[in-house]
Amino acid sequence: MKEAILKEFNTNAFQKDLVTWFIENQRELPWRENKDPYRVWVSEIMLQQTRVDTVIPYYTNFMREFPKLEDLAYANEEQILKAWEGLGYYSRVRNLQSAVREVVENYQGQVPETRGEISQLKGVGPYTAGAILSIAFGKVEPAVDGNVMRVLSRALDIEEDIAKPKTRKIFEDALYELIPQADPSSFNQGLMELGALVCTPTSPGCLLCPVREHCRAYERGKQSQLPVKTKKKSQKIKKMNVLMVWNDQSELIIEKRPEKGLLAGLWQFPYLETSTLENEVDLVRKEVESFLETELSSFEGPIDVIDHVFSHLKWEIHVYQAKISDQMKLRQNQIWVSEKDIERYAFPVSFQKIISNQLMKG
DNA sequence: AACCCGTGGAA
DNA sequence: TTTCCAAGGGT
Repeated sequence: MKEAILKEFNTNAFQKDLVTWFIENQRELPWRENKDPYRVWVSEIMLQQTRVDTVIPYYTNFMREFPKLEDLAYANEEQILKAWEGLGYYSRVRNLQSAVREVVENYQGQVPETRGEISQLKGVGPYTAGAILSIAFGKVEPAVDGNVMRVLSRALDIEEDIAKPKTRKIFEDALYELIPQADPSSFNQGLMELGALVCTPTSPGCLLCPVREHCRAYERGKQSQLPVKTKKKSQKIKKMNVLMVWNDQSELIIEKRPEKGLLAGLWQFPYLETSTLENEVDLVRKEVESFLETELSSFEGPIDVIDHVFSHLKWEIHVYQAKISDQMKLRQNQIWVSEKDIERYAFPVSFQKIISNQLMKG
């Protein structure tokens, strides 16, 4: 079946044209300064489902804070979450640190160079394994990401649904035949760079494409119909009343989210999930007093309304402000923080917005 | 296999 | 405004 896909495809010319184009047209990016496996690794984790422009400042900061693999291995959790704050998919940085620690312990600090070993590290899947192996070590290994599936679905006219997990293997199998022995790094990066800059999801720039003459979709005028990708289902909505609770010392309550699941380990203000009914301030106040098990000296809101959109979920956040005059007992995951110290903690973007709207007005 | 896990930018 | 999506992996 591999033979069928690549039959009458000019593999050698495709490789040469793509690699030549990449070498001459690649962007200057911070993770391309050298081939340090640790630097390549960090970049590949950050780039998972995340745009280059978004990653660049995070990567620069991360490398300044954790220049070497050991620096990350010995860092604490607050430090790594703060460095990742706002980048999303926070389990990535936990898994990365866990994996880096394993490399320190079991591989003398040297990133393993085989697919079998590197794939066992947390957070390193088939794509990331291939990317690190080819880019950092020059290994002849495929790295199939969304770009690669899009580019190859067009070049080879493959109509399999790229939203389905098993489809990735079709491209991987084809790539073992297609990838050049000479410069697998430039070839893999070239496929991705082409997908990012030319062979884009909508309105691909075929007239500028270095492999246009090899492209079956272009030849057949169907480049805009590929790749085939089914839609995913819509998100659920959760409404919540978020509480900014102040004491007499101008401190407010923040709490740490659970270590697993959504936004794991990040900090937030306490909140109540609400019904779809319209909220009446006095009603909310009673709920809050019951929830906090204390009397409030004042209560107002909503002082802010924010939507937090996830890939699979949406929060509709109403922010209320409360003041207490007596002592109150905190839950185990809660602490009092001053306005000044709050920036030491990592928050989801929605709470960053609340903080910036309410606390940094000056 | 299907679902969970963030965010911000573009169409 | 809504939808889609971007160098995916874990479960």
